[in-house]
Amino acid sequence: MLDLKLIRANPEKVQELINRRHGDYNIQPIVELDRASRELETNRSQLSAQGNEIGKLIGQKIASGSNPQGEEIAQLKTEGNEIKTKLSELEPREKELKAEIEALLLELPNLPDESTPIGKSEAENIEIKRWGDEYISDRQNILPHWEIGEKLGFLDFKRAVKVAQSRFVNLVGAGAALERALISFMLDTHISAGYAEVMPPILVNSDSLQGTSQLPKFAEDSFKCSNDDLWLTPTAEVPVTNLYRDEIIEATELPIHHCAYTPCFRREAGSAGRDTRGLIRLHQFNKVELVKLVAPETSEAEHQALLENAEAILQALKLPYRILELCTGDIGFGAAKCYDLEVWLPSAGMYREISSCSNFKDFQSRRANIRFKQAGKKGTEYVHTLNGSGLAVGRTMAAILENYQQPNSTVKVPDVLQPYLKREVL
RNA sequence: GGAGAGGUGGCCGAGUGGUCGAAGGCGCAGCACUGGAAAUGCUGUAUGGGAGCAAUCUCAUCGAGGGUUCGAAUCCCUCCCUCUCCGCCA
Repeated sequence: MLDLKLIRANPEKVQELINRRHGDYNIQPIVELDRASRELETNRSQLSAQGNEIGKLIGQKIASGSNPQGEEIAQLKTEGNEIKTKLSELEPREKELKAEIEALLLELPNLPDESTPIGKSEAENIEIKRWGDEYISDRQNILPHWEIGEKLGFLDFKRAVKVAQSRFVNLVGAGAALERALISFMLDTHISAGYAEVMPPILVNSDSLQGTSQLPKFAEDSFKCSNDDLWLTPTAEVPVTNLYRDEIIEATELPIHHCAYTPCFRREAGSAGRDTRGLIRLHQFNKVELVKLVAPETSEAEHQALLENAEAILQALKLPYRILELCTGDIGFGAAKCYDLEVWLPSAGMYREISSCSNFKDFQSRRANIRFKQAGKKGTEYVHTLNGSGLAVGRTMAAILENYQQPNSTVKVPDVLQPYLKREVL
């Protein structure tokens, strides 16, 4: 959520930054509603003050011996009632205005960081790094991961569809073990880098989804439980960031670094027909997520470090990848700045997204009301939140099944996973 | 799911209609005392909104939302959560 005071103080600048994004956003209605609501609030609070004054006076009079049923008190009560009548008109209007402003603010995306390259669409993202070219196989006829996976008996799409729907998979035998090994390897690596592991609820309530900005705009992207105010989490970002919702953290507790493995659930509304085969776009997938809550002045450096922590997994697995710096036309709703990691998929001859590392600055913390306090300093400040996949496990499995494929249609186990899987070839 | 008891500031805890944003204690900060410290004493110590250049003034907040009242932490209603007992259960 954007800072209303910032919008008020600098509407042109805010509008200019928001215009850099894809989509049409207009802050003018907010500016006007805000003006009206402040005027109303000033009037209302003056009236309330009068009412409080009368209430106090009645109390004092009765305490000092006035007859509660007497003329004088009755007169004051009448005055009190008059004020109450006026208030009963102003109060609902003020509430309504504030709710309207809130609703509009919740629909507004974050301002892109000044350093985010300006561009209209993903075509204008900037590749800033390429790693592992030497690991790109020159072999022809590499089977797509779903074919090698089914051939080796690791991936069972058919039965998963029977049990659930299309876009689900059942992992079998070494397939399940590989998934588990990847999760453990990723977590162990991040824990060594100083992240504290959490295993949060994966059903989350609406407040949590609003806190990290999946709601209200993106309701159709998540699965909702019909009898409860609970949703299947689309990413661990939601439960982990919201762990701290409505809290005031001691400055000395920052930075907070968490890693978490969770399944993730997405309805993939609007992507019908895309990536229908394989592990790339499922309704349920596993992901290890990195989440940070940090002091504002450190968030840029923390973002770079987060990106490196995600890269470290790809590097350890010797999977070729590139980094894109997303342009203003492609960054997510809540992000001010974002890097995507894309892994090389030989069967497709292209890089596919495997991690997205975003700095939300105070956008989520404002929504989720996550603040920190410096001892001895007055007031509180919003933390900055960041997160990134480290990594999407299913897509990592896909990359391994392809990049580590051998001519005899077996798959070599990456060195770092061998201790987990206790074998060299799948 | 049933029965009962509760939810008050960073923490503990008092407060059942009137000057309560809230006693007292702990914690924390500053000052005094000390060679230094402990102990002690004094002072201060919530968050958010609005008005104002500012000092400051003001509104809201005692789990959440409604209601009664001139006035609600206190009374009424709904919901959420915690604890105890029973039931069910991986």
